[in-house]
Amino acid sequence: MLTMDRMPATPVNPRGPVLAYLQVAGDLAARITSGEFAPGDRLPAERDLAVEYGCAYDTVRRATAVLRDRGLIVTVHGRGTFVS
Amino acid sequence: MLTMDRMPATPVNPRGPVLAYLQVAGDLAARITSGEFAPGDRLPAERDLAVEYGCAYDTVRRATAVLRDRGLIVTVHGRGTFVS
DNA sequence: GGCGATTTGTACGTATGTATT
DNA sequence: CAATACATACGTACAAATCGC
Repeated sequence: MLTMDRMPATPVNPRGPVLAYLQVAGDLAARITSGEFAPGDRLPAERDLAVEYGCAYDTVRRATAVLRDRGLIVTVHGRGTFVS
Repeated sequence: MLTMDRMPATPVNPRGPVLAYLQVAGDLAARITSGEFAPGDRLPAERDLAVEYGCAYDTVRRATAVLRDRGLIVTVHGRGTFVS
């Protein structure tokens, strides 16, 4: 049976051909389009995402910047990052 | 006599009300519009700018990102940053 | 309004990778 | 191949905004 379980973040492969922040951006985008994160939902805190993905805060910031530019998410200082 | 001497970069005041990277962006913009850096000119290397301004490399990166967004400069990987 | 907890924002420092000369 | 210069990545610290109590 297909249970819509939380798909754990795929740890970043720092040696892979794809830049780390693009790996994170791609994975987050997939989790959003898959419905794991629905519109209005708040994503985990950026620093928590960094732990999940096994990467630096800076890398998550770059990733979320990409998704913000795409209009996929909205970030509010002091509150969090939300799915558009 | 007014000599068009090189105006040294104003060191960043990290305690000031203006964000450090905006201070750098503003100063660079002023040096460009004043003609110190003319179109086609290459700016000093980002790390040299960091030394000039007494700030971190990251701060210069943020500043140049602002000027790039404004179309004031163009950055080429491995070559440098040029006035548009 | 104050206080603390949470979360994003900025800043610094450093190391390594990649492109150009 | 070496030097130069931008790009990415990691780690850390502190500031600023928000919210609940």
